[in-house]
Amino acid sequence: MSAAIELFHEQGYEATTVAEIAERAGLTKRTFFRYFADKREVLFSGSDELQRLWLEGVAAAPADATPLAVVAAGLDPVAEMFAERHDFARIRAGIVNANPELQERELIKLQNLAGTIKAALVERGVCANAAILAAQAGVTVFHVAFARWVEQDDPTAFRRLMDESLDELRSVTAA
Amino acid sequence: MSAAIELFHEQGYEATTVAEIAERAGLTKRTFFRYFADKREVLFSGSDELQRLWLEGVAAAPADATPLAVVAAGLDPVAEMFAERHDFARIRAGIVNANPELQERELIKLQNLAGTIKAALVERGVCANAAILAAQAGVTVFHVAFARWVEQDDPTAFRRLMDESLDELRSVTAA
DNA sequence: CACTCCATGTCACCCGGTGCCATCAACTAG
DNA sequence: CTAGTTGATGGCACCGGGTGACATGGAGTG
Repeated sequence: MSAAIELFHEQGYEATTVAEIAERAGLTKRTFFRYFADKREVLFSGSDELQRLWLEGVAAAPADATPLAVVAAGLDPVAEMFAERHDFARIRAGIVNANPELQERELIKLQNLAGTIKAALVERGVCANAAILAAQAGVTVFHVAFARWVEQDDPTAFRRLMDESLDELRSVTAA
Repeated sequence: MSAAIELFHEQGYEATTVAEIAERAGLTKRTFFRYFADKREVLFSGSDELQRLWLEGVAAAPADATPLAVVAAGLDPVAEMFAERHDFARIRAGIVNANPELQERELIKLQNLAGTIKAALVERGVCANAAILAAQAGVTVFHVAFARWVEQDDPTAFRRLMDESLDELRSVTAA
């Protein structure tokens, strides 16, 4: 993973071959594909962790919270984790933003995340329709805030940016 | 495009090679790639039309409408178009839902759609933050309603399903 | 010591995707 | 009518991502 990110950063994602990554990591191409399903996936191994943290936050939400508040409760542990990885997140975001196929992968990871959050909501008794919309809304808020966070310099601003986006969403859908 | 959808439907997306599609269409693989940027793209040529219709609806929205209402105005022409293509949409959705790489493409098309809707909102004077959240919300409503629409039998139900999702979103984000 | 297990290497192969040049028909200028 | 131009297509070689099958070798285990 480190080898891959170094190379992507140095010479671009497209210009880097899997054989090069494997070589720098002291492996063969074949072994690379035993660890990562495809070349893109090497940049997304962190998504499991994101999902785990988010669900933790959801589980910790008070029983009487509204669906969106439950989803938003997942943002706490997530913001905490990212605060220590601002530099890494910026480099990674630069790579992803420069490559449509990586953006596609990012979007489907977010979609899967929304799917598991929806399942957690349904588990709590929220109806399926409301659950999927609340989960999607929460993930969108995260996505938008994340994009803003990597564009600016304060590593601790993530939580604030997410709250701002959340408020903005509430006011936009209010009328 | 017809050749591709036939083959995907008959034998699956993965199991179909571009050479086969080209052969059935009376072309060569090389020519296929002059018309479509990649194999996935053959299923997404309709997304331009979707975007065009949606922006038409947005342009027709009253000047004093709220951001989300402006976005929702795009759903009218969209629903109208899809009403005549229920059978096609079901077949296509079946293919896409069976293949993660096609879902990725679908998601990025929706993301691009949200981006152009956002731009249209900004053009109307909506602030960038509100615009992106409203656009994303509208696209999510479309996506969720679309999934429900292809799961049931009434071709004319799309408009109603979108309105239901929209209301659901409003009530979920209300508290 | 023999055996099993598991990670890795090696190799051949398929297919998506591209660059380059050849071909050929339609059209245009003289 | 001819020569030249343009644009769509075919043909071909090539690259790189991704996979199946088998060989190898080292760590544990009886």
